[in-house]
Amino acid sequence: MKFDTSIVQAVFDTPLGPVTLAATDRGLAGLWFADQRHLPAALAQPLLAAPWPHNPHHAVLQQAAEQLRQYFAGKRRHFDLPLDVSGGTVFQQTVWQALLTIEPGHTLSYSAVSQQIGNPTAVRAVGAAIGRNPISIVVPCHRVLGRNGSLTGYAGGLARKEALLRIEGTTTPVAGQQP
Amino acid sequence: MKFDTSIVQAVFDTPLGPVTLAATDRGLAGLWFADQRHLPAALAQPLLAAPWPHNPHHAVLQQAAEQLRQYFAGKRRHFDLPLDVSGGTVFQQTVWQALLTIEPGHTLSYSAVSQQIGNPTAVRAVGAAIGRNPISIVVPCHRVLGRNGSLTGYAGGLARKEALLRIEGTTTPVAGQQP
DNA sequence: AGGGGCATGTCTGAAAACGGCCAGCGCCGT
DNA sequence: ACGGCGCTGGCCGTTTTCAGACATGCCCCT
Repeated sequence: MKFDTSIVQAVFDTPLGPVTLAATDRGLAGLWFADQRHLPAALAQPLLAAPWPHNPHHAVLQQAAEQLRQYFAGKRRHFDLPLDVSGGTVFQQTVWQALLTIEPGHTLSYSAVSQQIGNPTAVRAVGAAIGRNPISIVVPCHRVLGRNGSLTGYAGGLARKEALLRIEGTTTPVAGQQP
Repeated sequence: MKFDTSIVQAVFDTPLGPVTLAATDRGLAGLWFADQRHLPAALAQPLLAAPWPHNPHHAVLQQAAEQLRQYFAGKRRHFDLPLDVSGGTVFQQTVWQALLTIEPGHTLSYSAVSQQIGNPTAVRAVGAAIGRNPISIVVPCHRVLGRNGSLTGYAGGLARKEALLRIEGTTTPVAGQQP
């Protein structure tokens, strides 16, 4: 007997293809490419084309869209939005929080993230959790590379991952992690 | 990413023991005995004692309570309430809908219900579905007996099932089904 | 160098078990 | 003969369980 509260969605065009944005009353809750893997099921559910105007979450979606526009234009590096990551398990939320600390232009390895969350042996689980990141781009899961600098994987496709890194001016996508 | 909308609950005393009522903004969603089996998990969750007064669903709960009072006093046979059976599977909802067509004082067999929903061989599945009825009494799952008139089962206990039938003046609890 | 094993949390798909049943038989006592 | 009783087997949606698969990387071994 679960009911989705009002989840408002909208599609936004980017140079990397159209993305769907979803917001709850607590903030931006989702951002995904139409063809990506692991769509957050509960979010993707109410795809019944919520109308843009006249709804309480209009604000967050519009903010997000505007900031995305600036981001892809190279005029913004940090996002400033209320986020709602209440979905997912505790472990996943911990991982996603850790991703938010990675600055644009920098990258981290999966193992580094594991250590940062205090669970150094759960490297593989971290990878799985990152793959389920519901808010692409804003929660920068694309800034996590393999220990050897390989792109390894991305729900939206490796091409997009590389493109995002390039946009952020990540100089050494093959060796950009700290000691 | 599921959010429970406001589910309001309240406990109400009946001659058969206290029952918990739950309502959403769409209507009465649950009615169960404290010690019954198969409590609707998602409903039982917010048991955090919602205060009676000052809440938007007050109306439905109060209506339900009043009608229950009348029912147990023998002054009411039909319930007139908005119901929210959005929980459960399609099959279950179909079965529950069928139960609403059984008049007080009458009974049906499990196989008769199966036929009524157009799935005559799913007798056993019907039994399982009836057992998960989230709104006891109002959705009259107690009016379904075995083909031979035996009580067979009841989530709240057979004693309560028999008591309910007696209240409704069911004359032949051992042979009250139509041809 | 290069290959194989292992740790870790979550998700997914398949398979099995489980019921608020009922009809068909055989067995028994009238 | 006849009726009641109990066992057996098939029916079907849901729930539970379980075995693998991952957006990795270290260690140990050849």
